[in-house]
Amino acid sequence: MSDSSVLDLIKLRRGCTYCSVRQLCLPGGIGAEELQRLDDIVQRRKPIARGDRLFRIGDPLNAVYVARDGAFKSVSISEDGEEQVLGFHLAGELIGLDALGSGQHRCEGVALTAATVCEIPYDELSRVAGQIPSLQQQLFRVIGQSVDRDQDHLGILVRRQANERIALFLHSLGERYRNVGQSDSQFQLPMSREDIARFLGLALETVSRGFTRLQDDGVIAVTGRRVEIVNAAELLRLAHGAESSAGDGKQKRA
Amino acid sequence: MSDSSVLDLIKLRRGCTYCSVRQLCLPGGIGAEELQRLDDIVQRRKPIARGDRLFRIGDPLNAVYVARDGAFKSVSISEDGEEQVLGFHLAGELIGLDALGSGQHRCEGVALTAATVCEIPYDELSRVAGQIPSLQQQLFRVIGQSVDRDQDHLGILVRRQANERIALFLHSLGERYRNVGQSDSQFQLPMSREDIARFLGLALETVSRGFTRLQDDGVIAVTGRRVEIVNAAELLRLAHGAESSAGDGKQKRA
DNA sequence: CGCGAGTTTGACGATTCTCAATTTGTGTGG
DNA sequence: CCACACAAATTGAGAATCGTCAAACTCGCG
Repeated sequence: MSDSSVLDLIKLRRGCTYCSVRQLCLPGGIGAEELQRLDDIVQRRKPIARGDRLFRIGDPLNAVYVARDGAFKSVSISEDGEEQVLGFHLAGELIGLDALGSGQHRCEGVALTAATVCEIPYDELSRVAGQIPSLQQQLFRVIGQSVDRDQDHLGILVRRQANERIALFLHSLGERYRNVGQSDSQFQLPMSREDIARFLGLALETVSRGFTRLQDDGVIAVTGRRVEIVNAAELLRLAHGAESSAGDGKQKRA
Repeated sequence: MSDSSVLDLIKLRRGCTYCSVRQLCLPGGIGAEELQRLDDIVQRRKPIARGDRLFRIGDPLNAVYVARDGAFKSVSISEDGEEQVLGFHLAGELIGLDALGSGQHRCEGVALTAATVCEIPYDELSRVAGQIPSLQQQLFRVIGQSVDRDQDHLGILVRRQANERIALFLHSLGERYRNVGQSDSQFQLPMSREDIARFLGLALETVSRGFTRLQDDGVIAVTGRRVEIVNAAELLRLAHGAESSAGDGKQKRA
């Protein structure tokens, strides 16, 4: 193998073309030629330390970010100083779209783990999107998917029973891990119980108790932040309002 | 006044240029020339009867809609058949953006009152937006504002106390009416108590009791769907976790 | 004027929040 | 590598809120 081919390979590996989250990200469904133009404006692979913020409330919309690996949360601070978790972001998901409406960020983008992100300057993205219809399409689609996740979140919050919310949360988290190519039945939670509580609109003790209950019923196995979904079907059933009677197959009436 | 000038006037009045919700809608901040191109693809002033649906779950994304007057709700149906209200839409607000992510509608757009809407075919909108940068910008902005409203909704749902949610709901509804040029302190609710309950994640009786309580405390005056906000400052205070002690000026500690 | 949907009100019980103590886990430094 | 300290998570007990069931009432519409 010659020196130049090695260099080519390295160059390629660094770009969107060889990115593992490509299908989920903006390049999805875009031709090779257009991909190059997008590639040119992307700041690739910025390393982020746990706890770092990509942006803060009030910051102007300079860029949107894509998580390559690691996990993030979007939090807003309510008038009484309480943190409220608006969403979690896994690999391939856009972060920072909350500033699209007003031009200023309404929440903070916080890294839950060490992570790497791609940074895409918004001005250039919007300019290039105007020139490449397929990119514009894809951009609308990705934004729409982010709206979908918000609506799923709403769907969780209107369920009134705490156990339903928790079951639904774990189930959808599993689905999202599956989407990024990881196991949907065994994963490490990147967020604390408190983060989960502020995401679900519950007290953190209630979340903890919910986990314990699900474990006692043999639906999941938890040790700290390590979660295994033992019985996915039952988990989904509980998420939709079936009462959990420790293993009996009680059906919820239609 | 000659015949032709009357016709011109009528023609103009029918288009975006003279629309009362123009500033809130897509034409906001767009030049006269570009406005004409947008105007050409807009199906104007379709009358909608109360209870009619602009689209249903599963429908392909054909068009987005703008309410000119009247009010709409977006509802999704959960697996157990329960309606859940994802949002309310007043004049100037886009309806149907929920299909951006998947190309299919995830919820139903239902008219709460008799209304008129403008229908904008999505294909053409996205094509024209690619050609007019200022329209593309505005489209991103309008979509972003819709995301903002979803996040405000989340902000309501994470507040655990029912009275906080109700106070916040009434307050933000007032703000939205002010935005469309109506009174922010006196308005008619276009939605039922049940709709509000399904929007806030509460039982309808709890909503009713909340209204009564706010009225007893002199914060609002309600008769059926007619609402008057008597003490907006107190309403906002209650929305952020202050206990309501029937009129005393008890301060919540910082 | 009467019917019915929509709304209000009441009583009771279940869920979950709050406060508090204990245990487990994580990371740091000797 | 182990011990220690601090943060995170679990567990318990009591109290308040809110959901459920049920009945009365009112407003709008035919």
